[in-house]
Amino acid sequence: MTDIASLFPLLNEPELLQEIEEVGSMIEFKEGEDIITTGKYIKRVPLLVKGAIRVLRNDGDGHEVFLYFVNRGQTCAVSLACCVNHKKSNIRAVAETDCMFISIPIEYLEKWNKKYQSWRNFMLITYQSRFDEVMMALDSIAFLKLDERLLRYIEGKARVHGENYINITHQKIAEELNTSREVVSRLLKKAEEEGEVELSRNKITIPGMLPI
DNA sequence: ACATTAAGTGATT
DNA sequence: AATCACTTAATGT
Repeated sequence: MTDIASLFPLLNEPELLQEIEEVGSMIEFKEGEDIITTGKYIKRVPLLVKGAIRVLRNDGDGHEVFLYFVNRGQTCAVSLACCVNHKKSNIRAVAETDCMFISIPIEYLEKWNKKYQSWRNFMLITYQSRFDEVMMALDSIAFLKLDERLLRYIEGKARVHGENYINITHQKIAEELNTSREVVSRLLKKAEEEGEVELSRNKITIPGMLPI
């Protein structure tokens, strides 16, 4: 099994790690598969071991707006929140890359909360850092100009793929940012003239970014 | 060579 | 910034 301790350094109690090994099951998703869909009750918490997850929010008009990426060594706070409150999911999570996570049944959350100090701490830190990310996502939608939001999206996507480019169409980006394809094309063209990106069909490269 | 899909662009609101 | 209408470019068959 994967080395949980090194991926989740906050979980440092040997007993807890052993319990995770015992009750958690390793689950894999292929790129593009739905992990959580809107309206479903979430019955497991994902500790992401490999790959990345893309989290989208339904805007009510049937459009889905990109929120943020979850990277390995993280868990998704929104699913945590839904989980502990037994609420239906108001988000959709898609496998951004092939990914693998340890799935923890929800009944252990409370148990471990009482039992393990490091688990409490992990939950706290998770909530804190994810709350910050959601706030940033909100800020970027509410206050950032679209060109900055666009570049941020591309960079974030490139980062979770560990590359300095992404493979996507302008149309898909427009859908994720809830704008039109023409606007994306024009902003990208401008960004290209300023040397911030390089464009080709189905591909956007960020020259100033090193592959990890 | 042709059809299809992606991207670029001017004009209008 | 959104939409429309149209053009041009790239790619698949």
